[in-house]
Amino acid sequence: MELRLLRTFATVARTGNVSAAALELSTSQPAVTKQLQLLERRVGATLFVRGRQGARLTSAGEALLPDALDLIARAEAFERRAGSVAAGEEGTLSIGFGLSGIELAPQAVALFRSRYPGVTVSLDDMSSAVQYERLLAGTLQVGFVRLPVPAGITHRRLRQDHLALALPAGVDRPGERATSAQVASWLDGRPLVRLRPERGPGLTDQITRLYDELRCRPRVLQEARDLQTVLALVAAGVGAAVVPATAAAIAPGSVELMPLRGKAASWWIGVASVERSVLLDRFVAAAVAAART
Amino acid sequence: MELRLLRTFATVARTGNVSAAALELSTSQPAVTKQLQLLERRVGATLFVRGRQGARLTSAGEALLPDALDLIARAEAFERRAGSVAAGEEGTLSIGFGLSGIELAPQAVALFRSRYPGVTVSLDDMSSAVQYERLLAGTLQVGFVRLPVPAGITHRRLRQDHLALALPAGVDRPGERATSAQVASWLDGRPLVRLRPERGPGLTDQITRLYDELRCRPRVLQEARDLQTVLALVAAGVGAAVVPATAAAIAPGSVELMPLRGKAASWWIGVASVERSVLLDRFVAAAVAAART
DNA sequence: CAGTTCCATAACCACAGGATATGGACAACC
DNA sequence: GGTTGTCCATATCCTGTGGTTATGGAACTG
Repeated sequence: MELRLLRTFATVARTGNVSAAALELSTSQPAVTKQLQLLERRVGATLFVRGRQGARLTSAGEALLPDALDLIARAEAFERRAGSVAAGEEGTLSIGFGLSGIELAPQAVALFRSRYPGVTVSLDDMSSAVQYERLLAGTLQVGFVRLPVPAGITHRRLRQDHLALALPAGVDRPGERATSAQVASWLDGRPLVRLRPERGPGLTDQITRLYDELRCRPRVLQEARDLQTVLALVAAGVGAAVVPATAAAIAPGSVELMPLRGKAASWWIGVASVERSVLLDRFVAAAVAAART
Repeated sequence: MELRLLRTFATVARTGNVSAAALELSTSQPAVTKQLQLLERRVGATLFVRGRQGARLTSAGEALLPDALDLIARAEAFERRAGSVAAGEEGTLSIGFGLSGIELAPQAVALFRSRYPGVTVSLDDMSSAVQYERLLAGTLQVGFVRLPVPAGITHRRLRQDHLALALPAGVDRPGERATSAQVASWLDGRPLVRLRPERGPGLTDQITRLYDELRCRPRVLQEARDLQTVLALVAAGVGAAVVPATAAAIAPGSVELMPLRGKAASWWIGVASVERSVLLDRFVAAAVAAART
């Protein structure tokens, strides 16, 4: 049942006149006649009595007209909805973030939601590796990740992050202006709390690369699965830890963060995505704006 | 927004696979691809991420799929409904009847309603002239009328009706086996109650023709607008009346009907219609069946 | 009776949309 | 690492739907 037929059905019913309907539908009168005949064959019943006074609904036509109007209205509603989904005023966006997004993601989401309240946003904490997987599988639209990203994923740089040494307040430490060599010797063999490595390349590799660069080898005293726990252990005096500087956002007050220098100590955080849509572009824009503050 | 596009959208979404959807829709894979591309252009958003693992919904696709499914389901419901309207299992039938149908119409409607309970029947009392008018205008599907019918109206004969003399019980009257001449002389100049003539040719003309045939001229004492009133006046002893024999169905017990003879004294009652539909054919069949009892 | 106003039919034509064949990307498997 | 299979996209061709103009027939109108 093509909607085109129903539209001409409705128009003819309203005008009560094939020619007038043709005019209104900006087509020719024979076209309308043919469409009506086709619809009547499809339906299996005569819908109009044609005569000199125009076209009048039969009882079958009378019975079907309301349903036809309803269907047309719903089709139009669908088109409107499709339009607003395409325009990014409606829809859903599922966003992932890991350690890298721990500070930025909530800010970006808050900004985005204030701009586009019609969009349903779901924000989920997951590792970078899982984000990549789900981005490529299409079950995740956006991720906050450490750059670079694997092939097939596009990204936009947001801000730089640095590794920092997390220490309990009032504990022996390298001086504020300590050289890399001094920091390295301080770290070497020192008992540390570290994040448990995830599947795939992650933050722990980044940290390992820094150790390699500094040529030091701290001793892992304890592992924890999330950054909050690591920081809590640091606060409890279990040991020091090397963490992203953005962790300051969630660090207890008694933990102090001391930036580390070195090539491997700094990297870019970005928003990553695979699909392209207005909604997504807008979220990226919101993330960029949030990163600037 | 053609429903065809939505159907392939739904199928691809369900199978997650363009080729499989093509198979299921019994079309070719490129056709499905083109339809998806067209739909995406119409909607203005990408609905699927295509890859080696098939086609997966984007968030926009996810957002629109339920609406599309709903629209498809409603279109199918419309087709089903159209089918049952065409099959005459559903719909409305508006039926007219005048004096001629006073006995038959209720019987026919009762039979029809018991056969097709899904059909809404409206039964309205109106003169033959009005029935013809409304039949031709399309606002009436069936009428119970005195034959013959005007051009443009088709009919089916149901049963014969006769004029009869309505008299109060126990009153001076022509004998049971009176000749036409005896009846004529009885009628001549006699005070009668008669039905008020309606616009157009009606029962009163039929009666006038009988008087002409019998060469008598009764005196009209009183007119009434409907047959019930005429019979009530007869019962009250106001006078005799010439009425259809079928009026027996609604005559008070104290009124006796005496059949009149003569060419003009008898005529056919039929069902008249203009449109053609299964519903209508079935009603006519029910009327014929009712007339046979 | 000519003119007008309806709708239906006829004949033609353009283009949408389907089919077949092919290409390109990637994964899996010898 | 080549080969093969499995995806989807593209190219080209062609059929059939659905549009157009022109014309016909019927009924009402002046």
